[in-house]
Amino acid sequence: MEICPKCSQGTSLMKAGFIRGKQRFRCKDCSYYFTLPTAHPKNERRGRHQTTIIDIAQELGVSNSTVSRALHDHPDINLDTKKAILAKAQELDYQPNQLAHNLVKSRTNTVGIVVPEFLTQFFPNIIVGAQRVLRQAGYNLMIMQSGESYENEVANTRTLLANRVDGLIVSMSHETNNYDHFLAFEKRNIPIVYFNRVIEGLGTHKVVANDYQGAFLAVEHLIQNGYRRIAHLGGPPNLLISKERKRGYLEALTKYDLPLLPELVINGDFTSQKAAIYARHLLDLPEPPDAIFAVNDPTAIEILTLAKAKGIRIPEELGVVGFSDDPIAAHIGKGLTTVKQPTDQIGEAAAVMILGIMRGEELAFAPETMVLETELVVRGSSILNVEQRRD
Amino acid sequence: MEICPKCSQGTSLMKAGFIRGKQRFRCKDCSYYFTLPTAHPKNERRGRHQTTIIDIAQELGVSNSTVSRALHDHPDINLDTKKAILAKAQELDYQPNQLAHNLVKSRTNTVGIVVPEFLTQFFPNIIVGAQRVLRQAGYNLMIMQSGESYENEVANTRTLLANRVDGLIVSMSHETNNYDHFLAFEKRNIPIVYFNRVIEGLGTHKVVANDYQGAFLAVEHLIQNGYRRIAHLGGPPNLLISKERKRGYLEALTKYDLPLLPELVINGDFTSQKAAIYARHLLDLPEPPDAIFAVNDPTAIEILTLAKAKGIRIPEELGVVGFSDDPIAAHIGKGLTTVKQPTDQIGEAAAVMILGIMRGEELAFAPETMVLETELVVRGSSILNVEQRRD
DNA sequence: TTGTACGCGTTATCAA
DNA sequence: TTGATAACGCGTACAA
Repeated sequence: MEICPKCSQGTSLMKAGFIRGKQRFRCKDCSYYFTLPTAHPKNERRGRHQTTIIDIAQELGVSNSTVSRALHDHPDINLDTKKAILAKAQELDYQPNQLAHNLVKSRTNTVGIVVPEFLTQFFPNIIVGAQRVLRQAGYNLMIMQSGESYENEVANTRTLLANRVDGLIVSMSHETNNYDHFLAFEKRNIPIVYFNRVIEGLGTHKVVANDYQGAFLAVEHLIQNGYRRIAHLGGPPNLLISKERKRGYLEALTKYDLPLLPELVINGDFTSQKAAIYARHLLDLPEPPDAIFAVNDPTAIEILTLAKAKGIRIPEELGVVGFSDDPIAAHIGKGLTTVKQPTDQIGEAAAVMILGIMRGEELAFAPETMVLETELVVRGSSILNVEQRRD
Repeated sequence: MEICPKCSQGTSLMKAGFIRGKQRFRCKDCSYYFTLPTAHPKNERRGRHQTTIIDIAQELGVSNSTVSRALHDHPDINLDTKKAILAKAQELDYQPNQLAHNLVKSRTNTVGIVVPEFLTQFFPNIIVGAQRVLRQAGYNLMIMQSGESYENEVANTRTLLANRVDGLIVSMSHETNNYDHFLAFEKRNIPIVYFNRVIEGLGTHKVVANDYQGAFLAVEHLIQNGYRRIAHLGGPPNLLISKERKRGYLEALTKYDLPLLPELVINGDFTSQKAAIYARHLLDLPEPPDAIFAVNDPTAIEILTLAKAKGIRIPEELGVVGFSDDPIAAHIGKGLTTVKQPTDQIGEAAAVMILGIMRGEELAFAPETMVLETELVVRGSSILNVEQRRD
């Protein structure tokens, strides 16, 4: 017969549901809830119960704290009990429950990354770089992808927040104009590193490529190769990346005393659909440009495709330069001249930066923008005799 | 004066440390540890405390269960208190703690996906497809990437297991020969769907493209265009994908009464480094092949690059067909003939399948392999006059 | 309709 | 060196 472990009476006991597969009781006298300690029936686990440290402890007749210590190389433990515990853990195929761990530690050892798209290799490359650094530092990476949708981006950050990531690395969608979902992190002292698609005045830690310099080099290269009516098919005007690339374009024109022709400058977004429309517009102008500096490679590729369809010869009648050095750039036509960004380094730098903030709080107050250098890769879309190279 | 809440005596109490900033006591009589319930000092939150349902409850003077009910549209709740709670939640910027939620529910509403690489667009495409389906069903996707390394793959699955994903979608690395890390999931009744890179005899739920058919079509196409010494640069022999593609190759040769030449069949892996070596070997044979069917596009591209460097004319002297229709295939040289796989559908199918298993247990016992059809995309690497098409 | 009192699995603190 | 217990934040079966 059952007895209340508190008031030691067996009279006014009532059953009160099941807990973890065991009958729960309630003593009416002292209103105490309890379950009876049962010899653990070995093969009578309900459903999909995963073995816990408690299971190990009960099997061995030690306390769960001892088990916890054994599993974490705590110094204060007898070597033999430790051995026994580890053996039993192996035997029961114990797998630590990260959720419980994270809950009690209020830390997840996870950083989230949100990127706008997966469909060019630019962001996946960055992710790989970031992941390498973070993994080595003992952190996990939760990868989220917004598909260039503001709505998805908000949902992604929400999920990461709910899952209590320790930090966030983000490059925003071209739709994003409201930044509350990022401010939610800052409000909670969860560090954010913005990269690539950053906003002026938002955030303190950023990793970007030198877009200005890359754009300048690209346009200067076009000018030096004889192009004069150079158009720019740009990106969404709210992103710094677009501004900087346009700035490089304008500065290069200025330096070489070329007129700025407003009808040759278009702000688009990053979708190839829009790019095709704007490219057609440019090439159908009464006085079409003799060269186009595109904000990125997919845009440039749309231009090349359209030019081919219209029978415009590249590079004789139209010079084209892109941005990012997508793998396709090396293979399309005679090659697409483009500005190469150090994707690996961007990812690594962002990871290193966020690790720094998460670890040493002093860094958190030092605003920091890391600018990585870009490099012009010259191929056949902008120059006649490009030396044979193996990309 | 303090009183023991268990034996209701205030005599033999002793202080026993601090818990969460509160004095802890111990009653010598009943050896019961306790802290005194203190009125929660409102603005005395420690460190980076996120607001919890308890905070909301205390602000409003209701119980946490009431708050919980309000936040989950539980029917048994007064509409006014619910409104007040939701307003207060908004005011305090409450964000649910998914970790705690998952812990208590023993479910995470998350499925993990492990892919071998990120650097071609094949897997990212699949991920996007899977994510779309899962998101709609209210599930999150944890994306892991092994970089074609067995070690990383094991680490990835370990992390997913520790984080208690509800299901796993996986395409394994080419190094993988031991499957214990997958069996760990099956042992715990966590459903797995294998896709693309699957193993015979491992697992019950799979999504694959019709590799055999695709390979057969590819080689038949080469034969019909006059090629006779057709080589095959294959994949790792343990993967079904490699076997099936080779089988398609062999069957096509057989059907057209072409001899099987063992020196023209090579098993490689999926790295372009190895591909370059084997391609060189094939082209340097005393009697080199007049066509090569490559196990995937990166391999085929290595062949094209090498051929160009050696001055071998494509397709006149060498026909090449790849597999997967990587975006580069449409742009390289005169285009690479390749077998197109329905990447979106693969991702979606895998997601739908795992949702089915997770929801209805009856499905879990019905082994199922979904085979999606492939399609030959003919371009300039295998035929002289390919009709002008806009890819 | 609301409150009480656990338990989920883990770590940390203190006592023994 | 080990054990007992609180707490992490939330969901929920019962009781009220």
